[in-house]
Amino acid sequence: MNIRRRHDTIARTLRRNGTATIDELAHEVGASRRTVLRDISALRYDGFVIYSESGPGGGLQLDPQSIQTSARLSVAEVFALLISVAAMRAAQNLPFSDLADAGLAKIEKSLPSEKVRDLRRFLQCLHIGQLSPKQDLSDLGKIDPTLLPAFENAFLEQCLMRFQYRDAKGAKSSREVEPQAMLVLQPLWYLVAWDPMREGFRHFRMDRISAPECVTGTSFRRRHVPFEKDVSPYSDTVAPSSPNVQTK
Amino acid sequence: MNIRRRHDTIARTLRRNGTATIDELAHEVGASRRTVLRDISALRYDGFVIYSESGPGGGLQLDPQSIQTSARLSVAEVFALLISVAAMRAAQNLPFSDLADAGLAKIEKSLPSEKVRDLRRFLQCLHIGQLSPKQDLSDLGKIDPTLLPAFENAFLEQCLMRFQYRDAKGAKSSREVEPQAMLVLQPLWYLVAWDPMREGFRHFRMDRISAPECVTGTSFRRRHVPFEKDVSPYSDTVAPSSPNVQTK
DNA sequence: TAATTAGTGCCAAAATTTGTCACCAATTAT
DNA sequence: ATAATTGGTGACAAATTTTGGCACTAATTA
Repeated sequence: MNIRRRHDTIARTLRRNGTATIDELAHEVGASRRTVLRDISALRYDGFVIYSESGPGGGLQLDPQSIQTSARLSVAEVFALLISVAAMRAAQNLPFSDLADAGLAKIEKSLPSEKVRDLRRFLQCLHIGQLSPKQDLSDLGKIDPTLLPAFENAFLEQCLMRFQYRDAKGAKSSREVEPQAMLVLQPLWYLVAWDPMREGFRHFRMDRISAPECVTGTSFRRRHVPFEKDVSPYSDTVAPSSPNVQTK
Repeated sequence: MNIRRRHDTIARTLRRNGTATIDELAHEVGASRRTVLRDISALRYDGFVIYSESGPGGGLQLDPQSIQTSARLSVAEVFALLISVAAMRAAQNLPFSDLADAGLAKIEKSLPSEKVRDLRRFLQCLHIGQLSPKQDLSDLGKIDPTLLPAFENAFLEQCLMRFQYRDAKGAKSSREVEPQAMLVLQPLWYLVAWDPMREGFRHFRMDRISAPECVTGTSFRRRHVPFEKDVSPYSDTVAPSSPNVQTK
């Protein structure tokens, strides 16, 4: 039996049985007592909390709260989770945010540092505000799932982004813009971009964007987005409390 | 050098340099060409997308989108993330929910099946509704971070839960109740429980609960919570569309 | 055609993991 | 007090896995 499978089997058996002796585990996984002891040591090192008691009636016991996942998430999935929690936190009182934060912090730790930098820069362009009650929500659609990776890439590479846009009147147009920020006016999400053709900022409702793609070989400079910004994506990131409110 | 560290180093070098030949990587990690080739094969098996080109000027290239995390989250952290995304999804139009779902599905996959069962059962007791505009929010406080594990444990073990409660008038009392569900009326979160002393359901605002603990050795039966239930925690779980609306 | 680079199969050498054994510490039952 | 049971450690040889070297193929560029 593989060493990894053995670890998994031992953890599973401990979970199922509640308590088990080393000899029982050794028989279960088909290995020697010594090897199981080494495995237990490795599991403890990996963060599993395993209590032990000597003597007759003793044995090992696994703290069920210490069970850990080992999922491997892609960067885009991590971004999506982060955005969810960040937006939720900003918009309302999210309970258990400490736990969610701890999880996200662990995820962050396991990412390469340059990806963490990207990620924080990306979240800093997330603006959250209040939706005007006059807004028409009748044609609210679903957001293209390829939009996030495309925007992420264009934003970080600082290259232009091209997509098809359907405006409020249903008119379609092809756009090529500089993606600068995301705006959340729940339940609406907007892409805030500088349109070089029209020489001005434009808001694009994300559910009206289709066929997004990055225009390789282009580049643009970051612009100051005319928005109130008071959202800190992480609780451990101290947001500057200075009122940098601006209106264009 | 350790095999894991070698894999990490190779992935990091590929990210940093954009492109690299096998001989370069072999020199970087201090291993032979053959070993690096085996490592590349293992990385590909693990989900890293690595392109290769033969001939002069060729080499290996890593798709940055395929970079993966390897964070190990505790069950409580996964719960917190799930609740965030589920509540967010239910309350409004959450973009990129497909990606967040994919991430959560992966996390779920890596958990033992009995934990997944627990988790789904737990999320099924999450009710989301609309807050009455009359509600006083002036004393909105922070929710005790130990509440989630305590509730989770009490709910799954079906044992009583004891805590201190501070009601709207500031009066404090000690409670011992059967936890049945969670109710979200954003930004307020409620614990819905059957109070055996008072013989009826009671709502406890979570930010007014302190010192929660499970009463071991007790047990209770699950009761039908008098709530409208139309929230599906997962997109891939088909919610029964039958109108099981009930009012006590 | 020559040079360069990815990729595979094979086998012995190197390294790591495993099992055995002796032994210690703690706890329970007699 | 003593025996029995159970967790835990160190040392060393045996078993297993990983690694390196080699020969070779396939693709691409100059």
